[in-house]
Amino acid sequence: MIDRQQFRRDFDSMYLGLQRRGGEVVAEDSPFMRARNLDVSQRELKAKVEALQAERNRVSKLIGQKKGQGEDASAELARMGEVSARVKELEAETRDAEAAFEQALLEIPNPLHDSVPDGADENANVELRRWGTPRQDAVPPHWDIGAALGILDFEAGAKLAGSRFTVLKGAAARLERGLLQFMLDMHADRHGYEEVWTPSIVNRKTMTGTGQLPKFADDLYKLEGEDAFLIPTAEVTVTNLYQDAILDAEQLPIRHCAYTACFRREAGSAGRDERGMIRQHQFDKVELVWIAHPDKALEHLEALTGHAEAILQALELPYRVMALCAGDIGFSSQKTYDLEVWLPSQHTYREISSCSSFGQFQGRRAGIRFREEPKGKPEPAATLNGSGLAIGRCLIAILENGWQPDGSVVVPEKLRPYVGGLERITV
RNA sequence: GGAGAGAUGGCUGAGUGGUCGAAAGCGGCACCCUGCUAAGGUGUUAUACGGAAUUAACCGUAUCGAGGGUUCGAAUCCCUCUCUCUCCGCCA
Repeated sequence: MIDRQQFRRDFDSMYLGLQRRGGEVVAEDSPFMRARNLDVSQRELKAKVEALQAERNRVSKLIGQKKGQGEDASAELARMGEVSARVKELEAETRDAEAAFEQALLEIPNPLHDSVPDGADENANVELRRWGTPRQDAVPPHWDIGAALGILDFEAGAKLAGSRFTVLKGAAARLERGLLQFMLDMHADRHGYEEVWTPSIVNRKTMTGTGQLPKFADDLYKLEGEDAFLIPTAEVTVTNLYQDAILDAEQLPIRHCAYTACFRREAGSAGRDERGMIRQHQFDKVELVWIAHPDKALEHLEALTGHAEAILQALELPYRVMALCAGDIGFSSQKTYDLEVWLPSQHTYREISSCSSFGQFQGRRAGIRFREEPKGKPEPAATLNGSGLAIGRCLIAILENGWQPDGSVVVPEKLRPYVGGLERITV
């Protein structure tokens, strides 16, 4: 959520920060522009109702005193009957006005950080660096490799659940498990994250705290008959661990790593990556989450990205780091780096991790606050998160990058202890 | 799923219609006292929103699980929901 004070005092600069995301964000009928009017009417109503409430409180207290002393209070009682009725009306109006304002605020995206490059879509993303040497020979797509080895079963996934589900068998299943173990160990033991394990189902408040709701309900699986949802990423649960908390500055930064299954409806991506297991409705991911001091957020983003990169390097997978441009950055993020791994079959880099700083945007929504001084006023904490990494896509990358002309797949050395010493996957 | 009990400030816990944002204790903070430590004394101690002020730190409103209702007035009464605990059933 945007900063209300800044929204009022500094509307123009916020306008500019949002406009970079695209004209529709600040269009006449956008939540941003609507919020400006709603804020005024909301505050006017509030001033009115509060004055009346003050009156009511004052006289009610007087009535109590008079009655206590056996005096007559019928004049006050008669007058308060009217005031009270008026208060009730106004309270209802104010409630609606506040709710409308809140609702609009919740649909305004995070103003971008100045360092985010301009651009309308992913084509304008800026490559920052590359690591490793991409193989240039012809490599079959992972679905052919997996099918030939008998370890990826797309028919079984479709039979059990539908499209965009895959059943992993033998070495692939083992690799999936080994990978998430490997990643968690690295982040917990080497990078100093505290591991957590969380629910996969959350309530509406939690989903709103990190920004998935109210705007992106279509992307979520909702449980029938309950106001509950399947998480699309561990970001939701791990960040919201600190929902409505007031932390001490010394506690920051808090850093967690977590494995969870992730569930996404992929409502807007029909036809994209239909084959194979690049885009699944259910996938495993290890996530890194920071709760941090706002002044340090951008600095931390570099460290966080480095931790995700360390996994790819350990697995010897060539990748590049992209700075997402203004038009391609997610709703809640102020700045995002994507890690893209080399997929030789497609002869291109594909996203395998997304690392973002959210500034105080989520902290404000979710009530994640901290005190600079022991007695100071609480202020919203910054949050960051990044995939470290998406397991399924990592598995794909290993299959393709480790593929040998004889059909076998060489397992990255550092991963072998996690898959029972397996060095090479063969038929 | 059935039966019962409960949800109050950082914590424990009092409060069944009026002066209650809320006793008391603990903890925290500040100061005092003590040669040091321990003990002791005094004061202070929530959050959000709106307004005023910036050498100031003030005023108003709301908040006692959430939402609604009764009432001039609700932590206190009524309704709905959520969560927690105990017992029974079921279950990995």
